[in-house]
Amino acid sequence: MSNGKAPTSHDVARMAGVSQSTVSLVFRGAASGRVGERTQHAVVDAARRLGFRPNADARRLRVGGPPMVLIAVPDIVNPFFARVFTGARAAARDAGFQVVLSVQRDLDSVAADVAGQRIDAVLACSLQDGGPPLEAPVPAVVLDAEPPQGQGAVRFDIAPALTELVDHLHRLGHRSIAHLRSEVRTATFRERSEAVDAACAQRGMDRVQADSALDLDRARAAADALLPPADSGGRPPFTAVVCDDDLLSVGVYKAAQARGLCVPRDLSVTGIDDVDLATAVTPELTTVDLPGEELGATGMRRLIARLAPDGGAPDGAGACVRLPARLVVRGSTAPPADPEPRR
Amino acid sequence: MSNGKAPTSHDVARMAGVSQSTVSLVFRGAASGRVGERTQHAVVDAARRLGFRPNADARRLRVGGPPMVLIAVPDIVNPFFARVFTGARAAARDAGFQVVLSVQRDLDSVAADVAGQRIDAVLACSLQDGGPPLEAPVPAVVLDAEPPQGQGAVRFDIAPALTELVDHLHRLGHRSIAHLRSEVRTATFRERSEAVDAACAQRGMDRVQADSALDLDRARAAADALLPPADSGGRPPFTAVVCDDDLLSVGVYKAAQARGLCVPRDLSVTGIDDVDLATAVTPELTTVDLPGEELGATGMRRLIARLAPDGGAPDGAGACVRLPARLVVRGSTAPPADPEPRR
DNA sequence: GTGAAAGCGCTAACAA
DNA sequence: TTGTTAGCGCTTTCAC
Repeated sequence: MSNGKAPTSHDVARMAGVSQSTVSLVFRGAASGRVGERTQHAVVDAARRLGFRPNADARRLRVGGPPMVLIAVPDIVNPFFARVFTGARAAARDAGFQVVLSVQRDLDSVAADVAGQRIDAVLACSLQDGGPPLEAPVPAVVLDAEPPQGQGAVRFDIAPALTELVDHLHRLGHRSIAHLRSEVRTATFRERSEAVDAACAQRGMDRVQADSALDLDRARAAADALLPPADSGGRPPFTAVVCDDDLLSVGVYKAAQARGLCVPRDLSVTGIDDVDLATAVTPELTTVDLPGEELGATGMRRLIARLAPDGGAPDGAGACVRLPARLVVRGSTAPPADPEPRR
Repeated sequence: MSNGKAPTSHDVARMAGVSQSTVSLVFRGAASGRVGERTQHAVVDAARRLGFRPNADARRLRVGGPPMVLIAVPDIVNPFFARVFTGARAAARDAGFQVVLSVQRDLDSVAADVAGQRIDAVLACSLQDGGPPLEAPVPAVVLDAEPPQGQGAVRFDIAPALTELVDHLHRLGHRSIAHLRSEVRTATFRERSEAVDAACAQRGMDRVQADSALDLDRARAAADALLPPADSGGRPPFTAVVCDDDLLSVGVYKAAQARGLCVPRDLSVTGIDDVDLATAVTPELTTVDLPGEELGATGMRRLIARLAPDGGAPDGAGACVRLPARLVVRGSTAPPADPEPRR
């Protein structure tokens, strides 16, 4: 049927008995008033019969087209990253930029993912660690991560909120807590760890740690290991669990429930993120709101500003902006049932 | 600083004192053994000083590059669509295809979203309704929707699972149920409605309906309207609520809770999707598992088969495949406390 | 109203 | 080891 090659505007022109430039005119919609009715019909008809589709690459080589920015996130099923993407995409669209998404944990895969694509800038969220995103000299902004050498970064100012969180627990009477952490040790999680540690130390609170993957089942398993065995009937050596992520908190809920421990009466639990899950569970989760859309949008706007003819560079383009995180107190925290002041 | 135009390989060649093709050699990595050490350095150096980046459009015009398929979903924050995307992307990658994502509800926006991009095929999920995706003659497969004129479609075979679900409730003793539906009336939701109605009718069960947006707060509001006022202390005229989506079920949980109604003792609740939320809540949700990744992957494979030189077309390319949906019984369904057999 | 011709920036023979 | 040359398919003046 076909000889293997896609039909070009030349083929259409030949078939319609017109010149190639006429075909071009018709297909860009610039034909009205310049190309006769009959001719247009002939062209359209020939194109349909040939199955002609204008070659987008050739067109873009000629006219350019809007700049493209790559958004890289480690996991699009995670609602947090989905929100970051959504915010970033909206900001890009407002500025007339096109967006391409890459879902990869490491930068090499990102590079492979977009091989041969035109990429004018990169917005990378929560990358595994440091390193300039792509070795190519493309302007980049990283989100929720250490700013790599002179590139811009946007992150959350999470320490104050965590301090506030620990303080909230302290005021309720908690003196000994567990910190269920993400096992992936990116910059943001190291920061959370430090903030919790510092706040606990400052208030003379005990603190144990455990790590888990950000996954419901594994969080549940980690919490199981942290709490005393179900049949022992024993109380845990802490009265509250601070979790690095809402998902982890739900794992703690599950494990507590299995032991007949009641949240928040027997155990206070907190999360970080404030995704849908946080208000879906009972009791609703006390958590730290991390505005993902805003993170994405702010990062994208900075990136775009940097791309602009000028104006972006002067004021610290490599600087690091911090977005406020906000403590949201809900029902999962309460005074400990047995306020034995340890130590 | 710059004269406004991006530097080309010619500029680099001139600066390095070599020919343009040498620059090309160096930048495609084909230089080893063909270009001298010194020359390579000169080229790389000049390129860096000029800020040269190879023009991806020109390159692709020349060499082609892998085909691109557009994946369109209405909402990437919704974990279900995120899973569909993930499955589709994996299948595409396996076949060496590149993927571009568009998050839009209607097809015109999708078209605008990818304007000027090279798109060789389209995979559209849960589109608002019918109509061929993009008027351009691009091969397309739709997911979870009515197959538009001779295009392929992949959807769930949801009716049997819903029948089973209603039967499950009937066997528990429920005779009167509420159906909380999605207010968006796409093909899949019409289908769910019909399946529930048919199953109820067949078993002589009463059934009331209410509609809601797929959103936690609005679901809660819809459920509030469905249940008797909180202060009336009255029992609802139904003993179970069948929801079109897990999110809606959580709304019902919340509304029930606010009235002191206990799930499942006072009210059985079911969902559809089986997202994380379903096992996060207490009691865990009886729901119908819709394997999103598989939907995406299957659709993508069909699309790719169609794109192949041949082989795809012969066996019903326009046919509609159905993926099995599976009832998952968990703790949110139980015999009604007060099994007064109405009617 | 339509056609001829000159590129866009790059790759890939082929020559030297 | 390097340079020359001929396009990829399209847009876009500028003639006719």
